[in-house]
Amino acid sequence: MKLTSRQGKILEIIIKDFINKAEPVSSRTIAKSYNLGISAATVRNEMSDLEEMGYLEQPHTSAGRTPTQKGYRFYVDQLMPIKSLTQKERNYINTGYQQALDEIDNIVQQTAKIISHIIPYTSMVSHPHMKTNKYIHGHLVSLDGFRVLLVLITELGTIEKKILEFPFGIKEEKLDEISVLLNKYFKGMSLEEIERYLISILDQEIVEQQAAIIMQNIMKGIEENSFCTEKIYLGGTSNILDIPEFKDREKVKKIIRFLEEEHLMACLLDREQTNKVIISIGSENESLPIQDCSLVTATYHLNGQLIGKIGVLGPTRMEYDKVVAVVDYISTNIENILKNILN
Amino acid sequence: MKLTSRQGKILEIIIKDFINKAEPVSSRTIAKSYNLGISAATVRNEMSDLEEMGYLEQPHTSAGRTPTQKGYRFYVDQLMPIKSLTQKERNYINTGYQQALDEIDNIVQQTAKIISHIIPYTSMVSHPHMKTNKYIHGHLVSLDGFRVLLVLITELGTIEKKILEFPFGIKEEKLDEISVLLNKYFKGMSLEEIERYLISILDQEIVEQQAAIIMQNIMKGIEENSFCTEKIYLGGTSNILDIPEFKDREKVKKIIRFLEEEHLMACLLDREQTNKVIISIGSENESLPIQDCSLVTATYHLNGQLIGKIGVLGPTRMEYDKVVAVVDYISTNIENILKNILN
DNA sequence: ATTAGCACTCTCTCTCGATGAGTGCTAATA
DNA sequence: TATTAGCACTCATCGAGAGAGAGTGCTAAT
Repeated sequence: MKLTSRQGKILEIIIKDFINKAEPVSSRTIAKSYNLGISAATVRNEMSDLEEMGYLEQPHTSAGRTPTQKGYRFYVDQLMPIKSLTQKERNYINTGYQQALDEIDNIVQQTAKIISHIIPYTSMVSHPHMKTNKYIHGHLVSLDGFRVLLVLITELGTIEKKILEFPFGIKEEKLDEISVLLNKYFKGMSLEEIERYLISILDQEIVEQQAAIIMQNIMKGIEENSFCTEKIYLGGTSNILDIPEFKDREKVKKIIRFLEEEHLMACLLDREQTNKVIISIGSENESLPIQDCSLVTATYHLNGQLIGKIGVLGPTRMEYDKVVAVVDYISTNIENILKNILN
Repeated sequence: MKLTSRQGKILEIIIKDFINKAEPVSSRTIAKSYNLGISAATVRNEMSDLEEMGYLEQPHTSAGRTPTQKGYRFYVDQLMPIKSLTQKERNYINTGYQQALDEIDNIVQQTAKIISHIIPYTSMVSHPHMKTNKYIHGHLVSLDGFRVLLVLITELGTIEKKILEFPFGIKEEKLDEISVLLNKYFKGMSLEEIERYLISILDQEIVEQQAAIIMQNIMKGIEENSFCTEKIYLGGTSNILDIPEFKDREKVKKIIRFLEEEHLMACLLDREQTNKVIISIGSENESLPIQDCSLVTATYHLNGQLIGKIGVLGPTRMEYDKVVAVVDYISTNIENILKNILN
């Protein structure tokens, strides 16, 4: 069931128009506004066919057509032009980053803000992932003798911490010693490397019982991923309220409630991603509360390693071309900034 | 212009009823439901007086009365009974804390969630404030030679960090030396104490230029308060959507947009507070976007020092008695938890 | 294959009247 | 003098009904 080029053209026009105006598109609009050289009646016939094929639907008999989820999918896969940002938009983004160039947290947070300023949807940006980051300093601090705080500083300037519990008290001097040891061995390693390394040294050099237990605890933390306090920053939550699709309070509530649960979003962003940018439309999303939304996610890397993600959540009637352009540009931007931080 | 006890009674009934039902209260309701032993007509006369005095108003001629802001204020100051939580509510709260007893961030975040589960408003909880916290470990780490990350670990297990910029490169060994010095002098001090102390030692023992400059930089950070990355956790943002007063999308948008700006909320919570709990109603709030909301804030302390705040934001038609009870109970709860952490 | 023309459908908006909740006032009552 | 019953009046709300308008589907002509 392939589309003729004219059908493709019409589908594209309908989708673009609907994305802009949020209102069913009529045959007349198409025939008049975009000069295809055919009459409204012809357009109507084509539209009827497109509906039969499942790309369009009608809210009611005497209304124009709106794209179906299948229609959007086809558009995104086959028809969508590759858009690039205007100079003005680029400038806006670049200026935005000039204010937040020091701390990673600020950069990530600012990214979310910037995104939701240039596109009217909600954005989410995940904090650089620690597993592949290199550690440049670690320290163990006793909180109350039995609970020890492990603090790890990465070369990006981010900090990971974890409380380790011990059945026996540990003196502070002992912890200091182990901290020194920790830094001696682990400096410059990523968690992954530390994990591998730990196994090899556990029995050899660190013979003392307490130290060994601490190390084992750290390893356990690595295994359980409990270090990865993957913080996610949101931007433009209020944008949802401007979207006509979500005029219904219940819908908005469902979405905002979803956005409140950080771990749900973490799952969302955590999906497998073969391309740099992927789009999921409507019920393609697994999470129920956002099944009438579309989600665009992009990855950002450092030294070839995936370290974070950017997500944009909006209605299925989303400006896909623009969102893709923004997300693409911004992820490259973050990559550059992070590279700069590391020189 | 004092109220008779009967007028007070009627005002109280009206406010309580309106808080529950969110609908103008009629004279008949009052005369029938709450047996005051007087007729609706008498109630009407009293209501008319109360309106004249500014405690009540009418949405339109043939509707019941609703409390004015002045009415709420009178209620809160003079009439409101002191409520305590039900056993069930206490249990809910206590259970909630059992899951999050290790890291402060989790405790604070969980607090916000708990609050907005037992009251249908938005809650905000500020992270323990660092200025009065004691530091148990500090470390300087070179990021790129010119930028140095100062990391401070408090006895509560929270971490403060700040990037210091230097016009000259500093070797890592030097930073390690200074770190040792830092801990030697500052261990167990609060930022306030460090500031005072710094001034006294700056010329004496730390004579070396680089160390002196670093110290000056730290001091500058203290002065500018730039350490105080006062994180605020939100709970129950979606609750706003259930409030009939905010049926208007524009109103909701205004409020949610406000909640998105962390620094605005920081200002909100930062207000002077002589009592443990204070209430501001409607236009008593300085921030424009929440002038049709009420805000209840409570402080929590540790060793007599104010270290954080809890806020609840809702409509002026707020269950003040319950909110006050919750906020009061929870702040005491946090205080106990923090005390426990420090033994 | 395309298109003009027309009947038909359905939503949206506006108006109108009925309904009912609630008040304010007046006059009677304790 | 305070209270109350009674009644007229007000105003929001709801539903029905009419009219307008946008858009389609179908048919017949090109």
